[in-house]
Amino acid sequence: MQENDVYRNLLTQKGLRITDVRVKVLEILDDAESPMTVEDVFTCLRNMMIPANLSTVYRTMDVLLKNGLIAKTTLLDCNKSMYEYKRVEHKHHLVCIACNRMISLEDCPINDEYAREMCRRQGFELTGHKLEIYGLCPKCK
Amino acid sequence: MQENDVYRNLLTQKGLRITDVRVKVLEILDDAESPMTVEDVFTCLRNMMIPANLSTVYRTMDVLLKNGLIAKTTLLDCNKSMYEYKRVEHKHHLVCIACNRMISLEDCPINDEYAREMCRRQGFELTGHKLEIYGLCPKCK
DNA sequence: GTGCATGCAAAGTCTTTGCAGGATA
DNA sequence: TATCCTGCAAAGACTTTGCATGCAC
Repeated sequence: MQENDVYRNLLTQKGLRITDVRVKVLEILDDAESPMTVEDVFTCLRNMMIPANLSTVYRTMDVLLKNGLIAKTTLLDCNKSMYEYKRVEHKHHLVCIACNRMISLEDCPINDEYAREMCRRQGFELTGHKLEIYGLCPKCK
Repeated sequence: MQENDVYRNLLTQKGLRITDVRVKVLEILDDAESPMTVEDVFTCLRNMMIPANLSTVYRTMDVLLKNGLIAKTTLLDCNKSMYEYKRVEHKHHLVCIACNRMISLEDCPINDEYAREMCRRQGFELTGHKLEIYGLCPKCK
Protein backbone atom coordinates (compact mmCIF):
# COMPACT_ATOMS: atom_id res chain seq x y z
CA MET A 1 0.00 0.00 0.00
CA GLN A 2 3.02 2.22 -0.33
CA GLU A 3 1.89 3.96 -3.48
CA ASN A 4 -1.60 4.50 -2.19
CA ASP A 5 -0.10 6.44 0.68
CA VAL A 6 1.15 9.02 -1.78
CA TYR A 7 -2.38 9.78 -2.91
CA ARG A 8 -3.71 9.67 0.64
CA ASN A 9 -1.13 12.17 1.69
CA LEU A 10 -1.95 14.43 -1.22
CA LEU A 11 -5.61 14.41 -0.24
CA THR A 12 -4.82 15.05 3.40
CA GLN A 13 -2.48 17.90 2.50
CA LYS A 14 -5.33 19.56 0.67
CA GLY A 15 -7.70 19.03 3.56
CA LEU A 16 -9.79 16.56 1.59
CA ARG A 17 -11.32 13.40 3.00
CA ILE A 18 -9.85 10.13 1.92
CA THR A 19 -12.28 7.94 0.01
CA ASP A 20 -11.77 4.89 -2.17
CA VAL A 21 -12.93 6.74 -5.26
CA ARG A 22 -10.57 9.68 -4.80
CA VAL A 23 -7.55 7.51 -4.09
CA LYS A 24 -8.28 5.24 -7.04
CA VAL A 25 -8.95 8.10 -9.43
CA LEU A 26 -5.58 9.61 -8.57
CA GLU A 27 -3.95 6.22 -9.05
CA ILE A 28 -5.68 5.64 -12.37
CA LEU A 29 -4.74 9.06 -13.73
CA ASP A 30 -1.21 8.72 -12.45
CA ASP A 31 -0.83 5.38 -14.26
CA ALA A 32 -2.42 6.63 -17.48
CA GLU A 33 -0.14 7.45 -20.37
CA SER A 34 -2.43 10.12 -21.75
CA PRO A 35 -5.39 12.20 -20.57
CA MET A 36 -8.61 10.34 -19.85
CA THR A 37 -12.27 11.25 -20.16
CA VAL A 38 -14.64 10.96 -17.22
CA GLU A 39 -16.17 7.96 -18.94
CA ASP A 40 -12.74 6.31 -19.20
CA VAL A 41 -12.10 6.76 -15.50
CA PHE A 42 -15.59 5.54 -14.67
CA THR A 43 -15.08 2.34 -16.67
CA CYS A 44 -11.67 1.86 -15.14
CA LEU A 45 -13.13 2.08 -11.64
CA ARG A 46 -15.74 -0.55 -12.52
CA ASN A 47 -13.01 -2.88 -13.69
CA MET A 48 -11.19 -2.36 -10.42
CA MET A 49 -14.31 -3.37 -8.55
CA ILE A 50 -14.97 0.14 -7.27
CA PRO A 51 -18.29 0.84 -8.96
CA ALA A 52 -18.74 4.54 -8.33
CA ASN A 53 -21.62 6.51 -9.72
CA LEU A 54 -20.92 8.66 -12.79
CA SER A 55 -21.86 11.85 -10.97
CA THR A 56 -19.48 10.95 -8.18
CA VAL A 57 -16.70 10.68 -10.73
CA TYR A 58 -17.61 14.09 -12.12
CA ARG A 59 -17.62 15.52 -8.61
CA THR A 60 -14.33 13.83 -7.82
CA MET A 61 -12.71 15.31 -10.93
CA ASP A 62 -14.01 18.69 -9.93
CA VAL A 63 -12.60 18.49 -6.42
CA LEU A 64 -9.23 17.17 -7.55
CA LEU A 65 -9.05 19.83 -10.26
CA LYS A 66 -9.94 22.69 -7.92
CA ASN A 67 -7.28 21.47 -5.50
CA GLY A 68 -4.68 21.36 -8.21
CA LEU A 69 -4.08 17.60 -8.08
CA ILE A 70 -5.13 16.98 -11.68
CA ALA A 71 -5.25 19.05 -14.87
CA LYS A 72 -8.01 19.52 -17.43
CA THR A 73 -7.75 19.62 -21.21
CA THR A 74 -10.16 19.83 -24.10
CA LEU A 75 -9.53 18.57 -27.58
CA LEU A 76 -10.41 20.34 -30.78
CA ASP A 77 -12.67 17.74 -32.32
CA CYS A 78 -14.12 16.31 -29.19
CA ASN A 79 -16.38 18.13 -26.80
CA LYS A 80 -15.44 16.03 -23.82
CA SER A 81 -13.18 17.17 -21.04
CA MET A 82 -10.02 15.21 -20.47
CA TYR A 83 -8.12 14.91 -17.23
CA GLU A 84 -4.62 13.92 -16.28
CA TYR A 85 -2.50 13.61 -13.18
CA LYS A 86 -0.69 16.84 -12.53
CA ARG A 87 3.02 16.16 -12.47
CA VAL A 88 4.20 19.57 -13.56
CA GLU A 89 2.84 23.07 -13.82
CA HIS A 90 1.76 22.72 -17.41
CA LYS A 91 1.57 19.95 -19.97
CA HIS A 92 1.85 19.56 -23.70
CA HIS A 93 0.44 16.99 -26.07
CA LEU A 94 0.76 15.41 -29.43
CA VAL A 95 -2.75 14.82 -30.73
CA CYS A 96 -3.85 12.67 -33.66
CA ILE A 97 -6.43 14.60 -35.66
CA ALA A 98 -7.96 11.36 -36.91
CA CYS A 99 -8.39 9.17 -33.84
CA ASN A 100 -7.79 11.75 -31.09
CA ARG A 101 -5.04 9.67 -29.54
CA MET A 102 -2.98 11.88 -27.24
CA ILE A 103 0.59 11.52 -26.20
CA SER A 104 2.01 13.68 -23.45
CA LEU A 105 5.20 15.58 -24.22
CA GLU A 106 7.84 16.10 -21.61
CA ASP A 107 9.69 18.97 -23.22
CA CYS A 108 8.50 22.53 -23.39
CA PRO A 109 9.68 24.83 -26.17
CA ILE A 110 7.91 27.91 -24.79
CA ASN A 111 10.21 30.22 -22.98
CA ASP A 112 8.59 32.25 -20.29
CA GLU A 113 9.98 35.40 -21.75
CA TYR A 114 7.76 35.11 -24.80
CA ALA A 115 4.65 34.40 -22.72
CA ARG A 116 5.49 37.21 -20.36
CA GLU A 117 5.96 39.67 -23.21
CA MET A 118 2.57 38.75 -24.73
CA CYS A 119 0.94 39.24 -21.34
CA ARG A 120 2.69 42.53 -20.71
CA ARG A 121 1.43 43.96 -24.00
CA GLN A 122 -2.16 43.22 -23.05
CA GLY A 123 -1.88 43.94 -19.34
CA PHE A 124 -2.33 40.28 -18.36
CA GLU A 125 -0.79 38.55 -15.39
CA LEU A 126 0.77 35.30 -16.62
CA THR A 127 -0.38 32.06 -15.00
CA GLY A 128 0.47 29.33 -17.49
CA HIS A 129 0.21 28.01 -21.02
CA LYS A 130 -0.82 25.02 -23.10
CA LEU A 131 0.57 23.67 -26.33
CA GLU A 132 -0.87 21.02 -28.57
CA ILE A 133 0.82 19.68 -31.66
CA TYR A 134 -1.51 18.08 -34.18
CA GLY A 135 -0.76 15.36 -36.63
CA LEU A 136 -1.63 11.92 -37.90
CA CYS A 137 -0.53 9.01 -35.75
CA PRO A 138 1.13 5.94 -37.29
CA LYS A 139 -2.15 4.01 -37.38
CA CYS A 140 -4.07 6.79 -39.08
CA LYS A 141 -1.52 7.83 -41.69
CA MET B 1 -20.88 45.19 -51.27
CA GLN B 2 -17.19 44.96 -51.99
CA GLU B 3 -16.33 43.13 -48.79
CA ASN B 4 -19.21 40.71 -49.14
CA ASP B 5 -17.75 39.64 -52.46
CA VAL B 6 -14.71 38.30 -50.63
CA TYR B 7 -16.86 35.88 -48.66
CA ARG B 8 -18.96 35.01 -51.70
CA ASN B 9 -15.82 34.17 -53.61
CA LEU B 10 -14.52 32.05 -50.76
CA LEU B 11 -17.75 30.05 -50.71
CA THR B 12 -17.75 29.65 -54.47
CA GLN B 13 -14.13 28.52 -54.47
CA LYS B 14 -15.07 25.77 -52.05
CA GLY B 15 -18.02 24.73 -54.16
CA LEU B 16 -20.49 25.88 -51.50
CA ARG B 17 -23.76 27.62 -52.17
CA ILE B 18 -24.02 31.27 -51.28
CA THR B 19 -26.61 32.01 -48.62
CA ASP B 20 -27.20 35.06 -46.45
CA VAL B 21 -26.34 33.12 -43.31
CA ARG B 22 -23.02 31.81 -44.62
CA VAL B 23 -21.91 35.17 -45.96
CA LYS B 24 -22.90 36.97 -42.76
CA VAL B 25 -21.29 34.39 -40.49
CA LEU B 26 -18.00 34.81 -42.34
CA GLU B 27 -18.35 38.59 -42.07
CA ILE B 28 -19.15 38.43 -38.36
CA LEU B 29 -16.23 36.14 -37.57
CA ASP B 30 -13.89 38.17 -39.74
CA ASP B 31 -14.86 41.34 -37.86
CA ALA B 32 -14.61 39.71 -34.44
CA GLU B 33 -11.57 40.47 -32.33
CA SER B 34 -11.62 37.10 -30.63
CA PRO B 35 -13.23 33.68 -31.10
CA MET B 36 -17.01 33.51 -30.77
CA THR B 37 -19.39 30.85 -29.54
CA VAL B 38 -22.26 29.61 -31.69
CA GLU B 39 -24.59 31.50 -29.38
CA ASP B 40 -22.62 34.71 -29.95
CA VAL B 41 -22.88 34.38 -33.71
CA PHE B 42 -26.55 33.50 -33.45
CA THR B 43 -27.28 36.65 -31.44
CA CYS B 44 -25.19 38.71 -33.79
CA LEU B 45 -27.20 37.48 -36.78
CA ARG B 46 -30.43 38.41 -35.01
CA ASN B 47 -29.16 41.92 -34.46
CA MET B 48 -28.31 42.17 -38.14
CA MET B 49 -31.87 41.22 -39.03
CA ILE B 50 -30.90 37.80 -40.32
CA PRO B 51 -32.78 35.62 -37.87
CA ALA B 52 -31.35 32.18 -38.62
CA ASN B 53 -32.27 29.11 -36.64
CA LEU B 54 -29.75 27.93 -34.04
CA SER B 55 -29.33 24.59 -35.77
CA THR B 56 -28.65 26.36 -39.03
CA VAL B 57 -25.86 28.27 -37.33
CA TYR B 58 -24.42 24.99 -36.01
CA ARG B 59 -24.63 23.48 -39.48
CA THR B 60 -23.07 26.57 -41.01
CA MET B 61 -20.15 26.42 -38.58
CA ASP B 62 -19.69 22.80 -39.46
CA VAL B 63 -19.58 23.42 -43.19
CA LEU B 64 -17.26 26.40 -42.90
CA LEU B 65 -14.99 24.45 -40.58
CA LYS B 66 -14.84 21.37 -42.80
CA ASN B 67 -13.97 23.60 -45.73
CA GLY B 68 -11.19 25.31 -43.84
CA LEU B 69 -12.74 28.77 -43.85
CA ILE B 70 -12.93 29.04 -40.07
CA ALA B 71 -11.07 27.49 -37.13
CA LYS B 72 -12.36 25.86 -33.96
CA THR B 73 -11.06 26.22 -30.42
CA THR B 74 -12.12 25.04 -26.99
CA LEU B 75 -11.33 26.73 -23.74
CA LEU B 76 -10.22 25.01 -20.57
CA ASP B 77 -12.99 26.13 -18.26
CA CYS B 78 -15.76 26.30 -20.74
CA ASN B 79 -17.25 23.39 -22.58
CA LYS B 80 -18.43 25.44 -25.52
CA SER B 81 -16.77 25.42 -28.91
CA MET B 82 -15.42 28.71 -30.17
CA TYR B 83 -14.91 29.69 -33.76
CA GLU B 84 -12.87 32.29 -35.55
CA TYR B 85 -12.18 33.44 -39.07
CA LYS B 86 -9.19 31.58 -40.47
CA ARG B 87 -6.61 34.12 -41.49
CA VAL B 88 -3.57 31.94 -41.06
CA GLU B 89 -2.74 28.28 -40.73
CA HIS B 90 -2.79 28.23 -36.96
CA LYS B 91 -3.69 30.66 -34.23
CA HIS B 92 -2.64 31.47 -30.72
CA HIS B 93 -4.47 33.09 -27.87
CA LEU B 94 -4.10 34.87 -24.61
CA VAL B 95 -6.88 33.63 -22.33
CA CYS B 96 -8.09 35.11 -19.06
CA ILE B 97 -8.62 32.28 -16.58
CA ALA B 98 -11.18 34.32 -14.69
CA CYS B 99 -13.55 35.73 -17.33
CA ASN B 100 -12.47 33.62 -20.34
CA ARG B 101 -11.75 36.69 -22.43
CA MET B 102 -9.57 35.71 -25.39
CA ILE B 103 -7.17 37.82 -27.35
CA SER B 104 -5.65 36.51 -30.55
CA LEU B 105 -1.88 36.62 -30.85
CA GLU B 106 -0.20 37.36 -34.12
CA ASP B 107 3.24 36.02 -33.30
CA CYS B 108 4.19 32.37 -33.11
CA PRO B 109 7.09 31.24 -30.95
CA ILE B 110 6.89 27.61 -32.03
CA ASN B 111 9.45 26.70 -34.58
CA ASP B 112 8.45 23.93 -36.87
CA GLU B 113 11.62 22.07 -36.11
CA TYR B 114 10.52 21.40 -32.55
CA ALA B 115 7.07 20.22 -33.63
CA ARG B 116 8.56 18.08 -36.36
CA GLU B 117 10.99 16.46 -33.95
CA MET B 118 8.23 15.59 -31.48
CA CYS B 119 6.22 14.07 -34.32
CA ARG B 120 9.18 12.14 -35.68
CA ARG B 121 9.82 10.51 -32.31
CA GLN B 122 6.27 9.20 -32.16
CA GLY B 123 5.85 8.45 -35.84
CA PHE B 124 3.31 11.23 -36.33
CA GLU B 125 2.82 13.28 -39.47
CA LEU B 126 2.72 16.95 -38.45
CA THR B 127 -0.34 18.96 -39.43
CA GLY B 128 -0.40 21.92 -37.06
CA HIS B 129 -0.32 23.19 -33.52
CA LYS B 130 -2.13 25.36 -31.01
CA LEU B 131 -0.82 27.49 -28.20
CA GLU B 132 -2.73 29.18 -25.44
CA ILE B 133 -1.21 31.44 -22.84
CA TYR B 134 -3.22 31.77 -19.64
CA GLY B 135 -3.36 34.68 -17.27
CA LEU B 136 -5.52 37.24 -15.56
CA CYS B 137 -6.73 40.12 -17.70
CA PRO B 138 -6.57 43.71 -16.44
CA LYS B 139 -10.21 43.66 -15.29
CA CYS B 140 -9.83 40.41 -13.34
CA LYS B 141 -6.51 41.09 -11.63
C1' DG C 1 -36.16 21.16 -61.91
C1' DT C 2 -32.58 19.15 -58.92
C1' DG C 3 -30.07 19.19 -55.09
C1' DC C 4 -28.61 21.52 -51.27
C1' DA C 5 -29.96 24.72 -47.22
C1' DT C 6 -33.16 25.89 -43.69
C1' DG C 7 -36.68 25.79 -39.86
C1' DC C 8 -38.73 23.27 -36.47
C1' DA C 9 -39.01 19.90 -33.13
C1' DA C 10 -37.16 16.07 -31.04
C1' DA C 11 -33.49 13.53 -29.39
C1' DG C 12 -28.64 12.82 -28.11
C1' DT C 13 -24.49 13.56 -25.33
C1' DC C 14 -22.00 15.39 -21.67
C1' DT C 15 -22.35 17.56 -17.26
C1' DT C 16 -24.52 19.52 -13.08
C1' DT C 17 -27.61 19.61 -9.13
C1' DG C 18 -30.95 18.45 -5.09
C1' DC C 19 -31.79 15.51 -1.68
C1' DA C 20 -31.57 11.63 1.38
C1' DG C 21 -28.66 8.19 3.21
C1' DG C 22 -23.91 6.72 4.31
C1' DA C 23 -18.95 7.19 5.38
C1' DT C 24 -15.02 9.88 7.30
C1' DA C 25 -12.52 12.47 10.75
C1' DT D 1 -21.33 13.42 16.27
C1' DA D 2 -20.76 16.85 12.69
C1' DT D 3 -19.39 17.28 8.29
C1' DC D 4 -18.47 15.86 4.06
C1' DC D 5 -19.17 12.22 0.34
C1' DT D 6 -22.07 9.31 -2.48
C1' DG D 7 -25.99 7.32 -5.16
C1' DC D 8 -29.94 8.15 -7.55
C1' DA D 9 -32.83 10.62 -10.38
C1' DA D 10 -33.87 14.65 -12.57
C1' DA D 11 -32.67 18.59 -14.95
C1' DG D 12 -29.55 21.58 -17.55
C1' DA D 13 -26.44 23.01 -21.33
C1' DC D 14 -24.68 22.35 -25.70
C1' DT D 15 -25.05 19.97 -29.98
C1' DT D 16 -26.95 16.84 -33.55
C1' DT D 17 -30.50 14.83 -36.46
C1' DG D 18 -34.96 13.76 -39.30
C1' DC D 19 -38.11 15.48 -42.15
C1' DA D 20 -40.75 18.65 -44.84
C1' DT D 21 -40.36 23.10 -47.06
C1' DG D 22 -37.85 26.57 -49.50
C1' DC D 23 -34.05 28.52 -52.04
C1' DA D 24 -29.69 28.56 -55.04
C1' DC D 25 -27.84 27.16 -59.23
